Amino acid sequence: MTRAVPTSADVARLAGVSRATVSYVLNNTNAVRISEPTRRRVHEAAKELGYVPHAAARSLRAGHSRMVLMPTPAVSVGPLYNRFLSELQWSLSRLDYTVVQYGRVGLTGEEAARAWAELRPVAVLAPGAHDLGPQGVALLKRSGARAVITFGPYQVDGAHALLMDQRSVGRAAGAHLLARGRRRIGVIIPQEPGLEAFSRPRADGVRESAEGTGAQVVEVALPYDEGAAARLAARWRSLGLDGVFAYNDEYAMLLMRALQDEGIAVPDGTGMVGADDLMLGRLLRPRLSTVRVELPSGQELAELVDRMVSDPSAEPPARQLLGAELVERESG
Amino acid sequence: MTRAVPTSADVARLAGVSRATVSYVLNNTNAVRISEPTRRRVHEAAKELGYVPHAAARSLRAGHSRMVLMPTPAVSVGPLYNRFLSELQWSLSRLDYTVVQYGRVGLTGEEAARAWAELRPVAVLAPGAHDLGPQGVALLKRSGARAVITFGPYQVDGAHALLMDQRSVGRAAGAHLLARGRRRIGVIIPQEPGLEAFSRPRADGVRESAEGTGAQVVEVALPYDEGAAARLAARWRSLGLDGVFAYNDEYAMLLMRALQDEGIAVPDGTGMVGADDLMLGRLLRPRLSTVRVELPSGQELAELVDRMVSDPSAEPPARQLLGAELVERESG
DNA sequence: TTGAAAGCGCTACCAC
DNA sequence: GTGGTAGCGCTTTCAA
Repeated sequence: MTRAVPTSADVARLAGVSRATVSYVLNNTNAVRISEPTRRRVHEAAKELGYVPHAAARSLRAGHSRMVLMPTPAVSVGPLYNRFLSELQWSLSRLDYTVVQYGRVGLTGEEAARAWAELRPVAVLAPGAHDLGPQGVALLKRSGARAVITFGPYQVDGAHALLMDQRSVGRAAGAHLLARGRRRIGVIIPQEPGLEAFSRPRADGVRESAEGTGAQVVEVALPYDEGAAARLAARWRSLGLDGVFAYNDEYAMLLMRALQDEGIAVPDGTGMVGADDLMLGRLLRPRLSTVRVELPSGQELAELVDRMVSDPSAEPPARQLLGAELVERESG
Repeated sequence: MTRAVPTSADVARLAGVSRATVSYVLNNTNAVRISEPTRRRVHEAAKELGYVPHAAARSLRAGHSRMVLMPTPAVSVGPLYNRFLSELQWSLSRLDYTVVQYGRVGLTGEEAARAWAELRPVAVLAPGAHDLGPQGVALLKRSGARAVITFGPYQVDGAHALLMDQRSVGRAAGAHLLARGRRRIGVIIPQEPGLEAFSRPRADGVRESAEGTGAQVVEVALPYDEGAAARLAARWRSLGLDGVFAYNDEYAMLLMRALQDEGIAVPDGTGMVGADDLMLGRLLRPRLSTVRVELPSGQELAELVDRMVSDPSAEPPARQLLGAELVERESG
């Protein structure tokens, strides 16, 4: 029952050839010509045994792999990011890389770098939140990673940074509310763990946009929970806010509903802007004004990875890649 | 600059010991006692070189890995599934498995099985949608996978099935609408690719619940798009439906909004039930009745994997693991 | 056109 | 306590 896993030696034996020949045939090595009958015998033997090459052995011998590693996101970051991810994976597959999401959550810094380095990936793509640090990046590179790419608001020494600064999202929202004459602007700060990496810079962006305008920016904590939203709505008037940036469209919906239940009109009482341009924003009444975020295309990123792998010395300059564009609807 | 990747031999050389000793020290092998000074020297050398063990070499030597492989979901399946996933990953990490999501999308059947088998995972967890087939499962097992677990509505020969039959979701929704006196029930079928695996069985479940009641069940296609929803709403009265199961809460929101804009009252004109019990359902007005889906706990599943890995001969019986409970609110 | 054999990095057995 | 060494499965020279 528990037959041993077939190896190329088993295939060779069954086909009556050497292991070298098996390797030549199965990899279509064109440096070597193998006669047609031999090829067929090898293929048949492989099929009969259900032979599957051993990736680890292969890359051990080759001295490198084509594995691109990224950590599994700890929290669900939303449909936008998911689309980006699957586009990226698709593009990388087309370039013959194996994309692998490493699924131990909560690793950071050098600890994370070590765990990933054990797999000897040829490239690592990591959100800045993992906070690899220069040492983590160095560790990965010393372990053979030819490309270490971080996405996030800041540059990490040694890594190629795709600057995706969430502050631009907050700036766009803030600028819009100010232009509509709002003078005292609330910024929703979700209380869910793992979201600070997004919410802090978004809030900072709102503050930046208000600098020198005399307008005030007030942070308002809000857990993603109906009761909390109702309590916030109950004391809303006492906050004296005339505008609010709701972190994203989901929190915006939560808050809008609570305000409306409390009899506070949007946008007349309080102007509201969400972010991420989800479908649900369009379905709200009033329709939600939002900040549309544009991620870089997965294909572009895949090509960048490929270029860096082929020639790691070529360090292209970091670019700001997070587009943030306000979509005005009815809520503010 | 491009120093070679340090190996245990390098560490041995620097510490002035043999490679065997390095291995003993770094793995804390308790069969062998190593003197304290030696241990220190080895650790220091490893640290100085930035040594990271080579997972592939190790598992090649060991003859097995502790990698649990699952495919990356092709479409975002929703926050519920994400929570389940990260709980599962966390639990498996605690049991010292390395969870890896294999990210080439769109592989199915034996093709997928082969690709995964190359990594020689000790366990594979795959949604039934990948449709491994008995041969795929056999291939994986022959390549050393001690546990092959599928989630999905049906059993695959040779694999351990976690039956997660989406029909129960449809049945719960259908039964509820019928109990409320609805006689002609629409079932929304999303047009997004990749969702059929969920939407078909959910629709089947509604039909099952209507069997023998004389009530009618009508499938209604709906792409996730505002315009399409508006067009559907415009011809809604002509469909003569008095109840609708909206596939899930998001489609329910889309449809509810379109119906309301068309002047069709919910639940008076049409009773509506969603599924997945998302926050947004609670925020709708009328509040959305929904089917709460209960996935198995990630921890339980992790323990099942561990048991199967330790003793693959023990085949526990397949169980129905998808709880579906109706949450009645206001929409139907 | 095919085969023999070295060696990738690691661990575990057996000697000393 | 420590070291020598075989061998996991594979590819790739070099020789025949």
